[in-house]
Amino acid sequence: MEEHLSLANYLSSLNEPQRQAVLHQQGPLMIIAGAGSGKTRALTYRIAYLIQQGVDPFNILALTFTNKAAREMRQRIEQILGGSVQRLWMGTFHSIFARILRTEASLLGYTSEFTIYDTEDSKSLLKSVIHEMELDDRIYKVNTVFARISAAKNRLISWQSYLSNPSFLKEDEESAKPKLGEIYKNYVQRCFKANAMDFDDLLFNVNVLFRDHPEVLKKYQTRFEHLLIDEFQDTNLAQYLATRSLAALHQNICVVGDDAQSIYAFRGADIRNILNFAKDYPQATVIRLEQNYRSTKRIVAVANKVIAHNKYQLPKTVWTANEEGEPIEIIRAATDIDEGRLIASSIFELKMRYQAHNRDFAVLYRTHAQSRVFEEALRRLNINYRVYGGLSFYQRKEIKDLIAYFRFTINQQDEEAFRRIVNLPRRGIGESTVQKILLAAAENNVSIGEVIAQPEYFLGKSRINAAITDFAEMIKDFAKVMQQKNAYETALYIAKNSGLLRELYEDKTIEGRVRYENVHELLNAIKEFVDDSQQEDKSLAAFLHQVALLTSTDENDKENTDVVSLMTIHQAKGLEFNFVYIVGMEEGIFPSSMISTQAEMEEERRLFYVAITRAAKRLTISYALQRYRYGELEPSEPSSFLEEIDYRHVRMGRVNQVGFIDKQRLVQHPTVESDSPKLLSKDFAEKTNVPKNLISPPTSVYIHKPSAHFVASDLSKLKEGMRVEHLRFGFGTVVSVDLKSSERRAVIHFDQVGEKTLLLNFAKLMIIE
DNA sequence: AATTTGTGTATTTTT
DNA sequence: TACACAAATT
Repeated sequence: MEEHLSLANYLSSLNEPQRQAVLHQQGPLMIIAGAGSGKTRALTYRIAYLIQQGVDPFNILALTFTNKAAREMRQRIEQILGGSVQRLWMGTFHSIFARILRTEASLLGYTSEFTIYDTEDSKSLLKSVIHEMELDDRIYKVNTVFARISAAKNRLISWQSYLSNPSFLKEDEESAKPKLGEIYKNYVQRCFKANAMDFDDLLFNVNVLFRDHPEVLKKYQTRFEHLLIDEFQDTNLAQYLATRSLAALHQNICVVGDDAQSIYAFRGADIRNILNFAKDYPQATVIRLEQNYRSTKRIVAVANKVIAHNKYQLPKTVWTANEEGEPIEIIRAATDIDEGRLIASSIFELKMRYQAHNRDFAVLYRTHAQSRVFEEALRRLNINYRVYGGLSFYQRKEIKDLIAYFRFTINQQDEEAFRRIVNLPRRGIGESTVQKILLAAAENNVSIGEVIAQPEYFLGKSRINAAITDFAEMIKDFAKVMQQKNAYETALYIAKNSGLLRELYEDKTIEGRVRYENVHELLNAIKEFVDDSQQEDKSLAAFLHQVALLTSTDENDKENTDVVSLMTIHQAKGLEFNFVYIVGMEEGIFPSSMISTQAEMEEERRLFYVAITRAAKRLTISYALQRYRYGELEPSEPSSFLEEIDYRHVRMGRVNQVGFIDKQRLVQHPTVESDSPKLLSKDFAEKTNVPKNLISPPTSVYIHKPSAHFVASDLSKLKEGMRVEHLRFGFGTVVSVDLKSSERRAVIHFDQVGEKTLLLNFAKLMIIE
């Protein structure tokens, strides 16, 4: 255990502006914190200092954007103060606002047990709404409609004001989607009926609460003497106005941010919030943290030069006293597959040269889809890695299913939960019966729970009523158990008696086993929750409140923590690595081809800035000259951002070139000089007339979806007797392979699964000799 | 009802 | 390409 240091000792480790930020007394304060300038340190010390000065933690509210940031900050404060600060309200905007809304729910017509719909629930409900309105779901695409509604809520535009605003209506008319406003209205009303809020509602409804109930606002205003907001540049209007209301009484609002790292405009973040803070609070103190403690001089210089191309930003000069460091390396690869190989071998080399750990390395890319080639290349070199993102544990189907049982038991108006579980396992209650139940609930203005309790009264006589009654009785039983038992006992009871666990147990396929284990993992998590002495409320509802706002990045780290991190640049924000690789620096990828406006281009550039400034010791940037896109090998060109780099700090790294630089001809007539022709794919060979003998047999098959179906990309590789290892599900021997007519799918018989056949559909298989 | 084949669509970032 | 979903087929 580290020896406990006094706050004074901590303070002496700060530089002058940091100390000013910590010691600032009353009134609004804005801390403009350049990348790597110790912003989190300043913020945590400030909170610790306030508490040490006698401010009750109960009167402090600290808001972050991620659970992880909140958790880490709390830990550091506790470390400094040498004790727990339970009473301190520190959390994400969403979790803190949810807490406030649960307390005040009745004022807005919800119960305090309202459900939080995640994006999947929201989109599913939206889909039902669009269908029921008999609209064409090819015109009203769920994703587009959802994005529109979300944007409206983030800008605090209610459905009422949306429908009464001629310019919105005109805009929708022109984009051939005149019913958008109506959909918005119906969606909101359905959520309300389900006693549910989506993520955006948590922000929106707090504003409604504060606007319509001044006495409630007053209560929180009085309570929160100090308000601190991290990553202020990422706040949207709803977040901004809510916090401004909260701070209006004491005016002790401290915001920390860096306009140069604002990268979330696409989900409503408004950079003007930070640019205009000084205008909103004329008496605000502004402190700049400009000394970077993280990166080498060269990395800082390159980052500064890149961001200087942006027009809209607060003036500041980030500098560092760190060593000069190595030049930034730029690697050009022939294809994306080669790029993966080059990066992996570079990691291998640097590990040796610097005696570094895997965890010192990060590969950063623009989109999740780019991770694949790096995964493979790292696997080939036996370097452990972890891909961040993708489905979080709590988004897996089997987990959501069980949680839906919990949700519906708690909130019997929860339409989406009901839909998930009513026929799972099969009870003979099909889609049409579900529709009737929902309709009856809406028409009679009662909850789903009430309808299924008396099916004959609400739905009339039907042979299905018996099944409905059985289901209703089961839920009633669950509710009773929930009243008496803690979260773990209740969850176990529900898992067993719902039939869910049995169904999964009976599924003997490999994935079925994984699902069964996942459910047990969930039950374990609930057990840990119950056993946690810090946790006062041990009900299942309390557990659900906690997990509703978790994301994939919040998960407990796996046993093996010494891994190379593969993640999007967005996910890397706030992190730091000694060795950073920014990969796929190609026009159309980064900057993305999806952007059109100048403002978006500036945000894209800030994203590049964020990526560069993650690196402490060494930065490598790579791009490929050809890349597989939608199955075709296409020429690719270096990103225009590369032109903005200060080349005095650059060393051109290994160039892996195939044939000519002329891109047109490259695709047609490459001369293979690559030292490992086995990395070329069959497609590539066919397209480019590479002699067949240069292509060694493939060694691996990809499978993407580790669910009900496996897929093999090149099924001809799979032969009888072959031992096959799966990344996640262990291995087995292929007994036989039946190719289907499409030749893209096949049924593979494995020894371990016995007679059961699996449809292979592109998972991660490795063929062992 | 379960399995197989066909089709459409998205390829930007996420609390 | 590659995945989800719908439709067709057993």
